[in-house]
Amino acid sequence: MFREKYRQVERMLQACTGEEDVLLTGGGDHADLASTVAFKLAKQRKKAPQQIAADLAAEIAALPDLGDIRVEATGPYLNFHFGDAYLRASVQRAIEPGYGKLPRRPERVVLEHTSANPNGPLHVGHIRNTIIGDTLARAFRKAGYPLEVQYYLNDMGRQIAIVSWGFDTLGIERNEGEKADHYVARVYVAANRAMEKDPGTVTEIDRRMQLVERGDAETVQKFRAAVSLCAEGIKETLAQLHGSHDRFVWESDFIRIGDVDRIIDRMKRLPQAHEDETFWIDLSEVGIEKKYILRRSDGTSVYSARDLAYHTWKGRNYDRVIDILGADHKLIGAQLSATLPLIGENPPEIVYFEFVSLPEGSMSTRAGKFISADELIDEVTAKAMDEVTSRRPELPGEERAAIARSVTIAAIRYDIVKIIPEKSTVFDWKEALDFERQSGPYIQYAHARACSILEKAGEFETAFEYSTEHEIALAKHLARFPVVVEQVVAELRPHLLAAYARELADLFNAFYHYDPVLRSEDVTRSSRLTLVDAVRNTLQESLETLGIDALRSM
RNA sequence: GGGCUUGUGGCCUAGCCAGGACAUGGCGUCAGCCUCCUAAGCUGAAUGCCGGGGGUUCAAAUCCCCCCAAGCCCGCCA
Repeated sequence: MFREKYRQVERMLQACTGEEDVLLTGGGDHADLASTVAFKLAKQRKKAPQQIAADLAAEIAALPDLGDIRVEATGPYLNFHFGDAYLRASVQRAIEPGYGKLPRRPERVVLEHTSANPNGPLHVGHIRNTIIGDTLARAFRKAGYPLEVQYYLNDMGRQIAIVSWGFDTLGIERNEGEKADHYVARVYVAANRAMEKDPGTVTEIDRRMQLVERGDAETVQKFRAAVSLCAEGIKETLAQLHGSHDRFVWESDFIRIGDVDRIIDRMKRLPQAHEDETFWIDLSEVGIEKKYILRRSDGTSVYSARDLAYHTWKGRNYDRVIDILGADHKLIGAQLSATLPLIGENPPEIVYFEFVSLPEGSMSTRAGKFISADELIDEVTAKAMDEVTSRRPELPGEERAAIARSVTIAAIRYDIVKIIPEKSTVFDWKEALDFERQSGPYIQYAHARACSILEKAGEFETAFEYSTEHEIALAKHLARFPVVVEQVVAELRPHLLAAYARELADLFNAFYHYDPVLRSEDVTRSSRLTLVDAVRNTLQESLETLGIDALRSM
């Protein structure tokens, strides 16, 4: 609804000014839309911007297709206000099930996220990747795109060689009830310590990596067993976070099916290719001075070569290829993106996110210095359970536990997705355990309140008459939801959705406080109930897109 | 040393790409609101030279240049 009005105002302004760009912005407190085009015209028309704005306002006010839009000049600014018909239509659309779903798109999208090395559990840094990626995935589906979500599973890296060696030589048993990925991490940390004491083991690690590259069945099997075990635990954590993947892509498959060899053969014909003891690409012509090494002197392929094969495959099978990567991948991401076009393949769109560190410094799986996602979930769940128990002591334990689990995921996902990815953050327990404003549970709470009102109201006729400040602000905000979904997928910025949902909850809470629903009468009552239903529906759709449960009661 | 990213009240944070009307919101502090639809809520108050310095513009948190600080990267690791 907002988009239609925006287009209409834009067309009218373009017609009246002859300008292509009419400098439309959100009007903030002043208007629903505003234009500063008068400043731009002041020079060419040699008149004061105030005068131009006044003239334009008069001209537009006389247009026949203005509808319920009101236009006025406030100094040099042209302000547009939307009227009753807009409010009515906005609320009407927002009560439809599935509100915000955009028309079906033909472009097939593949989105890769998380893809953490399977040598230990996901930690609080990895889940920033998961949550940004999964929220984007949900937004793409909401925006009508056919989508596949992938996890690129490294089953042939050095870390995995170390784990497999650890399993074979250290004899570490899995503890009772120990989660698979935590067990793998314990073996990995122990193996690293053992290697530090006896540097001779490095040779054995190198030997295993060569065997895997050659496809030695026994070694491949050992690697895969270790990776599968760890992935089992990682999948459990992902499921708890409401993150999901359609496909796990095994890195070694690109060697096994010959894609890596084919890529390197194609690369050899490039003028930028160099073959001495290693095989590498010279990217200095695009400003990357670093050698992009694809094959080692011992003949084995480097990660970069497998990555090229993987992205070539994705580029051929999908129209948009999106990767979510940590900021530490910026250089190799740039190398990958610069190299693919050289062989006529499409580079991916990459969303980088900066690091999450601990107050005492950066995290390290190898050193065993990290807060695992599982530990975070456990701590937050315990706090959530306390909260639920103190607020709703009458509920059965089972139900309280279910609410606590939902609140936990809401708190964790929202805390992470609300921050722009470019900002590095320091993990803070106090913030993680805060369920007040600007939190996921705060938005869930607004939704539960709306549900509670509707439940008490029973049957009612829909009506759309709005006059109070809070009703109008709410109706106008509802209209923007589809635009936000569109913007999130266009700009790959999921935090916009987090901000939108919080603003909607803020507006609803103010409305809830000032405008009684159940105690009002006649058309006011039914109009407000209709508005509450529209808010309930839009919050539910927003929360779902954020991967958060829209609880009916909490 | 080079590259990328960030720097917004005591703390956290949006706005910056597409420059415009009093810079968004939260935490914390202080003062209020539960005979009234769930107080995970609402209201009010105090707190800002938008890292620093130049420039462009009628107009700069936003664009350009320089500087400072922090994080990350600069492996025949992944």
